[in-house]
Amino acid sequence: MRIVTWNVNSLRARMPRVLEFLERQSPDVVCLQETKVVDELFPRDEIEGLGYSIAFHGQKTYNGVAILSKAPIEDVVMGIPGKDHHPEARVIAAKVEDVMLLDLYVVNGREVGCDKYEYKLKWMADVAEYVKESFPMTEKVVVTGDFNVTFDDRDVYDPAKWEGKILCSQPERDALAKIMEPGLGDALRKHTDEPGIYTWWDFRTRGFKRGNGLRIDHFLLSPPALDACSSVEVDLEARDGEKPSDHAPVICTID
DNA sequence: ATGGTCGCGGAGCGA
Repeated sequence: MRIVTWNVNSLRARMPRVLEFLERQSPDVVCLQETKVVDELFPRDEIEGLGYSIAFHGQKTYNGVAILSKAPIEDVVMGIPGKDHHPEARVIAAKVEDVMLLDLYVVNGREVGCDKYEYKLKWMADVAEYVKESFPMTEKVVVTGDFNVTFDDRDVYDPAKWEGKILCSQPERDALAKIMEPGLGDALRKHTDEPGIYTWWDFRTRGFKRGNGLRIDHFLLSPPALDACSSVEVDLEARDGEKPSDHAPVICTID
């Protein structure tokens, strides 16, 4: 099973690129973030036309997550159960075949120390509880999405410049570790220790052309899923060209 | 370069 995570930064604006990607890569499952579309306006016809079922959890203007799958999508859960004080559409879970999926659009946090940053840490703590309570590590569990957090210097193009900054601060990294504490592993690092593998490049600084990126989109796998994981790849072609998202899709293969 | 560019929605916010 080839599973993709992709922050598309508006699905409707990204449709030409999304359709191109689906036809070129033909993944089995796609976890989307920042769809920025209410469910009534979700552009489902063209996606279904390529053979995908869809589960979506959208809202107006901001956020929004969705799962596309060639196989039936079962047991869909939207939001963080019991945490209704988080009004944004940032979480959708589902089961596809024998894989339990959790698709996350983690709060960005804007700047270390601001109110949005504090909210990010609280939100991630709630996700950690949800993972611990609802995703048994004896199953094939895939927690993926835009985490808006790097693991370490290898994920950062200029670690000195970014040290302690948003997406790189220790409290954020600790919150990410807490989500993984029940037994999730970073799938990319099963396969390589290389630095410089990035998934997001800032529009404003023309980061992609400069090679100035960060790795903030991850696949966190339970032991059975990690054992079955044969590759993790970033599709740089989808980040290049006309009207790309600021994130590249990441493809994780589970045999 | 303490800026810059996107997307949404139709000004300013979020990223």
